[in-house]
Amino acid sequence: MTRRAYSRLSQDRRRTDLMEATLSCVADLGLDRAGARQIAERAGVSAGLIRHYFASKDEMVRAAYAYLMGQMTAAAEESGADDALSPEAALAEVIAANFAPPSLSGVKVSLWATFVGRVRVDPAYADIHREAYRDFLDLLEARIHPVLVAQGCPADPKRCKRLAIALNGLIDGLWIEGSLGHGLYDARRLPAIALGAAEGILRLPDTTLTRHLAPEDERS
Amino acid sequence: MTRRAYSRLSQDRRRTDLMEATLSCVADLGLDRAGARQIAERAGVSAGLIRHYFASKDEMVRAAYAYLMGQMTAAAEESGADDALSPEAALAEVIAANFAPPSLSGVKVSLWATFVGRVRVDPAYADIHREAYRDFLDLLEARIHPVLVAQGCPADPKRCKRLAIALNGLIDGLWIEGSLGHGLYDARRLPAIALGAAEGILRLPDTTLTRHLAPEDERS
DNA sequence: TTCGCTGTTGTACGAGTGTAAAACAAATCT
DNA sequence: AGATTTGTTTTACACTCGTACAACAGCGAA
Repeated sequence: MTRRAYSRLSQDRRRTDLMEATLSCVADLGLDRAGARQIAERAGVSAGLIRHYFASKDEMVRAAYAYLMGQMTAAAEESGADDALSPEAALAEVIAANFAPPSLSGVKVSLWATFVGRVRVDPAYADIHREAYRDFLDLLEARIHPVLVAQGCPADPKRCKRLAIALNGLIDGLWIEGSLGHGLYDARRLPAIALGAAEGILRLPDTTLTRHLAPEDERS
Repeated sequence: MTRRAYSRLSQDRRRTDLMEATLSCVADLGLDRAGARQIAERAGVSAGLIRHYFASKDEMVRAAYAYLMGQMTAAAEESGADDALSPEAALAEVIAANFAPPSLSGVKVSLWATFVGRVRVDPAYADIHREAYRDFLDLLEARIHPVLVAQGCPADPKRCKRLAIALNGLIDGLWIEGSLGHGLYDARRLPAIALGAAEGILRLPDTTLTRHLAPEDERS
C-alpha cells in the first residue's frame, strides 16, 4: 500500500482548516452526520490527525463554534467604525450590515442555530453564546447613545441598554428569517424594514436612519 | 429470559408519546446523541417499535418537529383571541404571551434552534418552518390591522405586512435570547421591553400597548 | 374458552463511530 | 549528508447506531 503524499502546514493553519471544515460539514450535513472522517476529508487530511490538534472531536466542534462567533463579532465591530461617519450613519451601517452578504447567509444562520441548540446541553456553548451576545449588545449600546444625544432624546444608560436589547432582538429575528430564504418576501427589502423599525424603537424622526440606506437597497 | 410486560395503546397515543420522547431527548442530549434506543426508553417502549409507527427514525424526528411547531402555532393563535378584548389589548396579549411560560422556555428554544439548523439540510424541515413562520406572520398582521385603524394610522396591506415582518423579527429575537436565560438581564423585563419596542415600530403613542401589561410584569 | 390479529419485544447484523497507537516521512538541525 | 523531531497516515478496536425479523403476548371476536 502506497502512502498518501502530504505537506506539513503551520499549526495555526491546520487548526483553522480543520475548524472551517467542521463548520462546512455541520452546515451541509447537520451535526449528527458531521463525522470525523467527513470533516478530515474536507480539510484534506486524514481522520487521525484531528486528535493531534484537539483533545476530542467534540472539543474541535466547540472550537469551531468559538471561531465562528469570533469572526461574526469581529465583522460586526468593524462595521460603522469609520470616524468620519455621523452617529446616525454609523448606527445605520451596523444595522444594515446584517442584511447583506456575508452576514446574510444561509450557511451562517444554519450554523448559528445548530449551535444555539446545544446551549442548554453543554455549558461551553452557553459561554460562547453569552459572550458573543454581550459583545453585540455592548456594540449596539455604544452606537445608539451618540445618536440619542445628537437627536436630543433621553439617553440615560438604562434606556440605552433597554433599547439595545430590543434592537438586538429585532436584528436577530430578521436576520434569521431573512437568511433562511423561505421566499415569503424579497430579502432585499430587509435593510429598509430593519432601519424603519429601528427608527420606531428608538423613537427617532422618520428617515433619521433610512436616509443612510445604500442606493441598491432603497426600494421599500 | 422473561419478556417485559407491556400494554397496548391507541395508535395516536403511541405516536405522540414517541414524538414527545423524541423532543425530550433532542432537547436534553442534542440531535446527535438522541438515539433510537434512548428515545424508545423515554417513551417506555422498546426500540424496535419505532419502525412500526414511522418509516425511519429520521421520519420520526421530522414528525416530532411538525408536531412541535403545530403546538406552538396553535398556542399563539389562541392568545388574544377573546372577542371582548380591545384591538390594542389583543395585540399586546399576542406579543406578551411569548415572554412568559410556557412559550418562554429553554427547552422550546433549544428544539426550535436545533431544527432550524436543519432547514438548509432537509427540505422537509424547510417546509415545516416556512409554514409555521407564515402562520405567525398572518396572525400578527391580523392583530395589527385593527389597532392601526382604531388609532387612525395608515393601515394599507403593504404597511401591515411590513410591520408584521418587523414585529415578528423583534419577537423572535427577544424570545430566543430571553429563553436561553443567559443571565445578562432579568427575563421579567422582556414583556415591557417587547411591548415598548412594538409601540415604536408601529408608531403608536406611548402606553398604547404597555398599559395592557399584566400587573406582575409592570416593573420596567 | 379458544382463536386470530397485530402491537410489541428481543435479538442479531452490518455499517459507521470516535479514538488509540504504531509506522512512516517531511522538514529542521547539526 | 545524516540524525532528530514531529506532523501525518494507517490500521485496528471497541462501541453505538439504525434497522430487519422472528418470536411473543395482549386483546377483541367468535
